[in-house]
Amino acid sequence: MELQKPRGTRDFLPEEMIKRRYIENKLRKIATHWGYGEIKTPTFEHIELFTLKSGEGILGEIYNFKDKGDREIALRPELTAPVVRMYVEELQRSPKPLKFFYFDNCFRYERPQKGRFREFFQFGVEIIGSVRPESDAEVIALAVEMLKSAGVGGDLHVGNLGIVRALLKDTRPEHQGKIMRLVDKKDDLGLEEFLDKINAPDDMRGKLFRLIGLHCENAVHEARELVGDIDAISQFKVLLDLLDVYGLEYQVDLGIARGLDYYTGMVFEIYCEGLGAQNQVCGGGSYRLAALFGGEDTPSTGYGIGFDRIMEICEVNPQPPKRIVVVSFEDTRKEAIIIANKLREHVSTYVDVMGRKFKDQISYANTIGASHVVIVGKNELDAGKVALKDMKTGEQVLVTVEEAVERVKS
RNA sequence: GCCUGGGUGGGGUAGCUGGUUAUCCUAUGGGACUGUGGAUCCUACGACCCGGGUUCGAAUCCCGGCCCGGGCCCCA
Repeated sequence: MELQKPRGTRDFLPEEMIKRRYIENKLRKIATHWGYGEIKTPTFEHIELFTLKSGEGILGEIYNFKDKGDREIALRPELTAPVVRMYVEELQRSPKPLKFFYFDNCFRYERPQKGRFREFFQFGVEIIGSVRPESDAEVIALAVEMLKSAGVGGDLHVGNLGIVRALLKDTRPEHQGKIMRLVDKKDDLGLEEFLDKINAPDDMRGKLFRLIGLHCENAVHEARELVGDIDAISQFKVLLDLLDVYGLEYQVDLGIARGLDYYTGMVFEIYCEGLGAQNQVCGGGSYRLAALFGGEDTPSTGYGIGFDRIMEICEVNPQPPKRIVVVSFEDTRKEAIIIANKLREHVSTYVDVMGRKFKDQISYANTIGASHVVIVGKNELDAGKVALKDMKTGEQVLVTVEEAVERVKS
């Protein structure tokens, strides 16, 4: 094999694209119905956009290069930063809230595995300008609705970073990060060890383990007992009530950390079976990034859906589009093209381009699963008609082109 | 970056304790069948991932690389 696609990239053949577009259109339709407008940002950005957001540490996983003007450019590894950049650059004075969705490819230089590629697709949503739990709840509900439409059911985990952070407020910042990471990984053993190492106070330690162990109904109540009546908890309570209004099933999970500092409060993740190690199909939360990019501080909430992961597990079988084949003879090829063009206004139509004989054209129609064949022969043309053959039943009738269109459309 | 399994025509495979022309199925192009498909037959096309090493001889054994799968790290 002389030429191969680069590692971690994929080709999508027509059969698969039908499936992907089918799901994509469902997601798109829902986002639109919920009042979100589609946006598109550049495939590449200045690399600072991403290092500002995620730290220098991400450089190792980014596709970057210097362009001919000596600018350091990165293929986008995600879409939240570009959306916020776009907002800061041209939309700060727009009426709030701003509600956007996007569907695009992203690039990360990572070791490929199941559900993880170097070029992958994200379908995401951001709502900019609201601090309130209403927007958090809407975004979560929208995520669930999208997954449902794709035939994917998952476990929804909802948390709030403010609660654990309040507990850790007296801990050194660099320790906080480490603790959050261990908590997020649900690595209780590692967490114990680390807390030992930094001599964490017993009181804090006990509360921390109890907090991240809360999953059920009265989690809010118990959390309040543990860390006091702080704002984050009241917010969280309102959010959970709203999720009930949306009729969502969820699990409280105060251990979700989502890695980075700019998440401000609500965080959520949705997990699915059947994806191996990469079982998260959706993740998001509320965050503040605008100020980091030089804009006014603006609250936002959003999420990204791992489109490829959905495709991996969704069970949909969209109907293949109906196809019909116009079959002709040596002396009627030109007429066949004209008739095919009329049919093409209504259905997907094939006409022979291989110089095949009559019989082989019908055979071809059969192998591509055509529902009908329109036969354009001298005899039919003399009568001002064509023969319409139903490939399922084998029945054949003499009709005008217009009648053929009508019959084939149904 | 680390651990682990794998790579034979377009797809699926046999061979892989080294030894003629690399097996079979399928798909594809052409034909037998001259205005009616699915069948059959004929024919064509087409592969040992790449590079080095061992050997008289390598698809087969060894090393390195590339790519794929699974896991770790990471996951914005």
